[in-house]
Order: sequence, then structure tokens, then C-alpha cells
Amino acid sequence: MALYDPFDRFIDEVLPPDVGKPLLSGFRALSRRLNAVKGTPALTANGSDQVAFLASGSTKLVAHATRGREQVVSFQFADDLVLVPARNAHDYTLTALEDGELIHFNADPFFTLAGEQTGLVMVLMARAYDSLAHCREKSITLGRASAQEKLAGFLLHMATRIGETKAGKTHMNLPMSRSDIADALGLSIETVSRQFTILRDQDLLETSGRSGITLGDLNALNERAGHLPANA
Amino acid sequence: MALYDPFDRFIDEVLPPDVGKPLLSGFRALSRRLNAVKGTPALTANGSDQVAFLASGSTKLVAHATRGREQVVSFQFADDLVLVPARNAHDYTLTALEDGELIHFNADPFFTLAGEQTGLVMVLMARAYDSLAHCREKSITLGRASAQEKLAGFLLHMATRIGETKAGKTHMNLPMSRSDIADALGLSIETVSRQFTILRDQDLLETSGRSGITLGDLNALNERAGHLPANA
DNA sequence: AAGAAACATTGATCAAGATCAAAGCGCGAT
DNA sequence: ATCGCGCTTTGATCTTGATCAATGTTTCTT
Repeated sequence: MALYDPFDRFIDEVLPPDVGKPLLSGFRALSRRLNAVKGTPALTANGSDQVAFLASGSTKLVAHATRGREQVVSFQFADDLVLVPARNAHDYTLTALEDGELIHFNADPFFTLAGEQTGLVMVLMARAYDSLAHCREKSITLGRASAQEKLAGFLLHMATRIGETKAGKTHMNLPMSRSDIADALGLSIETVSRQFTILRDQDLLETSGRSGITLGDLNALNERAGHLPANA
Repeated sequence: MALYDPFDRFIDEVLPPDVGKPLLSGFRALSRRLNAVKGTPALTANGSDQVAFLASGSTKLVAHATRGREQVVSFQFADDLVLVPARNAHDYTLTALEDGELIHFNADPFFTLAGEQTGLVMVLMARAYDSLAHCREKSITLGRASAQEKLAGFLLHMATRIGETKAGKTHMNLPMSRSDIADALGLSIETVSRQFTILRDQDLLETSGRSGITLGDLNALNERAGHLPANA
């Protein structure tokens, strides 16, 4: 649940503080609000690219490859901004992993409006470059990592997004299924499951139920991820 | 060879037409010019991200994964703008595939200067989103495509970048080696070579020497790439 | 034009992960 | 509390592409 109105949250989390009233109401007029329901497609960009801001909950951006194969391009959590492309070589859908609230805009008028204030465009561009950096890192993983490296890297990334550390242990509740993880890492469900088992047997993580994960030794996991141990 | 000065080319190809003299000289002052020599690293972002504009020639942006494994993140051709990240989880290097000319900027002052004119930032943001879209499409390929689909998709993409079509046949000279292609697609050199052989045996392409490629039936190749035949 | 070096192809074998198949659990519904 | 569905795990086998190992071909050098 959002603590306050999704649009207000968008203003606070995305827009720089010096955006004036007229521009704000312009954005408000462009915005569409959605309640995302767990497991259902929240947003498909029909016709025009959509800019979506997730106020609460979590989502996955899925690209539909041929023959029912899917690729999860990225996961989103609260306060993430994501561009849902209308049509590239593949179709994209934003699907809710948990119930949540989001707002979205048609990309063209959104960016046109943002163009009225340079600082605003800079913020949006910085977000775009962040997404690009992420995507590049993900390419490396998809192209060159083993199943174990993929899962270890995924868990470490999730830990930075939704993990809570106390007493040296990092705990989180993964909102996505094994199938989602498999689609994100380019693996089969079974391989993901097996890698979970291997990491558990090696005391690198504990599981509770389907979604509870506790990571003990982040350094050891970093090694499994193929990252340099001293990641400095 | 560039037909004219690389910086002038940058102005014409990247910047919008209404950028004033003062801003132009600001960019000129920030720019560093480089002659890229085939096979050598043209640019490694030490310390700060670099924005590079390739006036002529071709380059690859390589991410150095662990253990000597490399991932080619993207190839660049004339008039491409590319961000070379200083340091993410991996190191990046921009390496020349052919001799060429490029100019580059430290990203921070570059974007700060661009911030003086909104239309300029919009142009740069559009480039960033293009790169993001590309990277996402590439993720799908890396995660879910077979070796044949990868190579077919790669050739089709190259055809749009450097192919010349006449009499229904598309010809191009690939500036990158089989090894570069392998590193871009997440395959081994041998697998790339075998896929070339298979496509040649099926009369989907002809080769001449190491780099000459002629594609006959783009539709058939599209099917091999796993794309929908009527890509509408 | 000949030779060397780098690059590419081909073949044989191997291994990681996919697929097929069958339990085993967790979790929401009753 | 129990039931039953759907997700997850585990096991057996198969396939794709990696790896190891020559051999063949371009291209560059002299």
C-alpha cells in the first residue's frame, strides 16, 4: 500500500523539488492511475510508449518472444520509473507481481511537457542512463554467466533492492516466482530450483516457504556470482 | 575517412540545428579528438564516464567479465553516439574495428553544458532511450534465442546498419571478426562459424573472404531469426 | 610472389542446462 | 484443520553448444 497518493509520491520521488504548480497540474492531467492486481497485466503499451511510475507493489516488464518464450526484461519496485515500449521487434507487457498502485503517461506528451523545464529532463535522462547501465550489466550476465553465477548475481541484486540486513544476515521476500526468475535469467525453472538447492546445501542461503530468502555471507555469494571479491 | 572535421560532423549529426555559437564553442572546448587505430582500445573511461561520437570507422564496446571472458555490448558505426561507463560491476573499453575518427567528452560537464538548452537534452535523452531499446532487444536474444536465431538476427541487424541493397541482394563487409560476433552473441567462435556454414549451405547467404557477406532472402532469414514473418 | 601469422573452418568429444516425468510442499479456500 | 491446486523440487535422459584439437584459408609483410 502506498502511504499517500501515488501521484504525490511521483512528484516527491521523481520530479525535482523546484517544479512549479502549472507544470505539476499538467502532469496530473496527463497521468492515468491504475490499481495493479497481482498476477495480471497492469499495462500494455498499445500504440504509444508508456512511462509508468510504480508507487507501491512490484512488477515485471516482460517481452514476448516467439513461441511462448518470455523474457523478463526487468523487475520494478516502489518508486521505480519504467518505460513500456509500444512495439519493437517484440511486444512488452508490465505485469503486477503483487497488488500495488501505479500511474502512467503517454510518453510523447509526457516528455514534451518535461521539456518545459531543463532540470526535469536531466532527471529523466539520468533515469534513462541508469536503466541502460542496468540493461548492459544484464546483457553480460545473460551472455557469459553460468546458471550459478546468474542466480547468485540475481539474489545479490534483489538484496540491494528489497533486502533488510540485521545481525549480518540479509532477509527478503521475493515477490516473483521461480518461473519469473527463470525468465529473467534465461534459464529453465528446474535449473533455477536446482541452483537454489545447491546454494542452500552450501549454507549460502536459507529459504522459508516459497518466497522467504535469507542470505548469510554476501561476500561468498559475490564470489559465486563471478564478481571480483573486493568489488572496489 | 570522414568527409569533414569530426567535430563539425558531431554538430550536424547529433546537435539540433538551433544550438547557438556560445554553446557550440563550449562543446568544442570540452571535446577531445582521437584517431582510432584498428584493433586497439580507443577509449577506456578512467574515472569518469565518457560520451563518444564516432565520426568514421567502427568500434565495439566491450565489457570485461571475469576470467578473460568478454561481452561485446554493442557495435558502433559512423555517427553513433555511445556512453562508455567508467565503472559498473564490470570494466568497459571502446575498441576500434577499423581505423576511424572520434571525439569524446567527460560525461558530467557534457551533460551539464547540454542542460543549457532543453531541446538538446531531449535529443540526448532520445538517444539514451534508443540505446535502452536496443539493449533490451539484445537481452531477449541473449536470454532466449538459439545459436541460429542469434546469428540470423545479428546479420539482419547489421544489414540495416551497413548493408547495401541492390537487385534484391543485400551486401556488406563485416568489420568485426568471428570472435567479436561470438562475444556479442554469447556463443563460441566455433558455433558462430558452424552457423555461418549452415546458413551458407542453405543458400541464405554467400560469403567472400572473411568479411564479405551477401544476404539473398531477408524474409527467410527473418524466420530463422525467430521473428514473426510479417513483422508488422 | 612467398611466407608467416592470424583468423576461420571442421571434426570429435564433453558438459551444462533443457526437457520430460514424477513426486513433494506451501498456501489459499472451504 | 483439511483439501486441493499450483508451485517447487527432484530425478532421468537428451540436446545444444562448449571445448579440445587439427586443418585450411585470408591477409599482411617483406
